[in-house]
Amino acid sequence: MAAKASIVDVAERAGVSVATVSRALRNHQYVAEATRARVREAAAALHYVADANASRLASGRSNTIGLLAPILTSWYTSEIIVGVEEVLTDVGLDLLISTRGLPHERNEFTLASAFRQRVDGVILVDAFVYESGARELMKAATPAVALGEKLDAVPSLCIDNQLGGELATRHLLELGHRRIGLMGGPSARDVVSTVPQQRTAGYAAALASQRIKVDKSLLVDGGFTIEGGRRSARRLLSTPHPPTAIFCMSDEMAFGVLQACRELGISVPGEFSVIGFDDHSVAEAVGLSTIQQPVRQMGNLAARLMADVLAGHDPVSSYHPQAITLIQRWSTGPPRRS
Amino acid sequence: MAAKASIVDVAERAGVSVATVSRALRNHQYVAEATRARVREAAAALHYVADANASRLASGRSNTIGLLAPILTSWYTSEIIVGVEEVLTDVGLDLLISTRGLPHERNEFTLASAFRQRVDGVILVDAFVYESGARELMKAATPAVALGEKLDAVPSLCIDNQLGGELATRHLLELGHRRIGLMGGPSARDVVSTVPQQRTAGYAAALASQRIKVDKSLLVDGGFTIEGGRRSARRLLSTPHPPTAIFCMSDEMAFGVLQACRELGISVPGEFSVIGFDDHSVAEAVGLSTIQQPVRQMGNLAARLMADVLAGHDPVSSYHPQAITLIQRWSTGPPRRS
DNA sequence: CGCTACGTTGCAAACGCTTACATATCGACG
DNA sequence: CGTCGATATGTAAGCGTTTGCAACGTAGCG
Repeated sequence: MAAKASIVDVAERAGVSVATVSRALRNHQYVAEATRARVREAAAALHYVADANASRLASGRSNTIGLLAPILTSWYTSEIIVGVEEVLTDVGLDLLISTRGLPHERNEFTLASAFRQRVDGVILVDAFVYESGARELMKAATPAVALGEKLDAVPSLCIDNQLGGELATRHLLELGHRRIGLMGGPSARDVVSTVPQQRTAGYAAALASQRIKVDKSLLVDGGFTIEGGRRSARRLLSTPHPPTAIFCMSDEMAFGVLQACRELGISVPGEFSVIGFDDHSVAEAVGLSTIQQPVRQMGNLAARLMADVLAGHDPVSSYHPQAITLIQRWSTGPPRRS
Repeated sequence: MAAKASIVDVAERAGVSVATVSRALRNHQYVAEATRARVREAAAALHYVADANASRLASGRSNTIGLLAPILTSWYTSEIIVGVEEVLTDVGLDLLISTRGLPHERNEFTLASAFRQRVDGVILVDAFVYESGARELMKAATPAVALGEKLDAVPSLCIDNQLGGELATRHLLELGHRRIGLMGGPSARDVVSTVPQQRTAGYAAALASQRIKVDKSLLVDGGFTIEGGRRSARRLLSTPHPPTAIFCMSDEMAFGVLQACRELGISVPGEFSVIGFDDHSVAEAVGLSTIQQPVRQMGNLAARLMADVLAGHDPVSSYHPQAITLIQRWSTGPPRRS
């Protein structure tokens, strides 16, 4: 077996120069078919695989794309990663994941430096925190795609969050609810996002269409976690005049709300309705009504977009709105007639 | 601003040779403190960050560790990735994730080639499929750690699966159940694992302690997915003589079972008890009793182990059993007296 | 005062590949 | 037939680090 074969070995075995080997293996033009075949054969025989680092150094291209996310533990982020990985694997690119570069962890410069020279492109998840970092990337001419939040500087992949808020709230209104809670809050890790604002705007708009005023006491913070949702729900539900339904900006918070209801002995949807956002993989199993957004596909798309850009195709367009759908399950129903 | 500074620029600015810069920045010994300070300063001023590829090529070390998993979409895998990332970020290593190298996708050689020369170590998740691949890695002297399954060839991090099966089953027995189903099956993507076998052994052992014989008709396959669990449960529950409880080898399948029960109008735990395995993040919210295994920590540990090995410390030991705990929630209770 | 030993630096050779440029071959065309 | 264009291959100059080895003080020692 011996040591790993290098390009020189292959060249020798095939009886050509290393340059030809390099070209043949990478499907360059101007290589005779016969030669290419011979090279391939030699490479296979030697179990030759080009050293990624050497080729990166020489070519300046890394064949790796970076993924920056504020937090990894949410279903949303995991799902995106999976989506991205799926297509990256197909096109032969590597994925480098990082949570570094967040402003509150180090200074923003880190964003660029974390990935400096190691990635050909960057996918920014919930990229809001990176607006300035994104500009920086642009200056460095590093292709980037934003996912979840719309950035001015880069092609963005996201949904119409206001519409989402509206759909969910309208669904509750149509069921007859009039006193509807809203659970959102700052994202995990204290990042400031415009997404909650947009969904809130949708919520407000829906209420307005029924001439209902927003009651600030019904707006609570669930921190976008299960436990946060549970806690806030317990508080809200033990209020003197609680809502009859709630719209949670993430399914995870909705799960927490459901848990709280069970703990408090409140039946869902009999006494209280809950609708989430995302269509988490467990949502169906627990019967949670929700606003579905195609997270996995968004990951796919982002990756495909990057791959295209790297392959030299022009960025198709800079804004890619994604479809969302209301999914009604068991957690929402008409309010109890009082 | 301008182009990225190279080590030469730093050397010039600090008035030393590039060799010294390299050494100073990597905290080598034999660099005068004064010099080191000067170099650091120069580097900072120029926003210098060593080119990862160049240094990899020159040093032969990549500062990257690879993670190989059969499937990315399960909660289990995601959680491991998060756990691994957490510590890798701290120690400054990169993570490269891959699902390539599975025997059924390409030949096994791919395992090594996928990561060839690009990673300093590999973490094998549910590594059973890689037994031969693992040997190969060993031969290549690539440090590896197995997670989930015990491999002979490499340090392994796993739980006592038989014990897990026993705990779960015994819990059901103690509640009074006598006719207990078991849901497992091949892992996703048709890989063959010994884990289900071990848990099954535990299940059988627990039953045996009560002189109950294993009824093969109660052993079903849920494919380790929610939907698979749901389908199998529907089938099993509409059987003439269904069990009064079931032990699912993953929480995800248990969620599916819970869903099936809701759909069929079977109350849990009143008419049917369900216990899962993992302690999925949503398990608490839905009140699922389960066997908790510290997945995240296992990820942490695996990463720490790798980091240690790479830093030259000897592999502590080759087998690291992890603690598991029975967590009783709402989904299990005594059988309905008949 | 000459040596040795050690801490500190610089020199220059890899590392394994990519690619601009030069060279060679071969038909076709005027 | 000579020339040109297109195709095919080789030559060699990098790419930005790391690191073995040599060189250079400087201080301690006999």
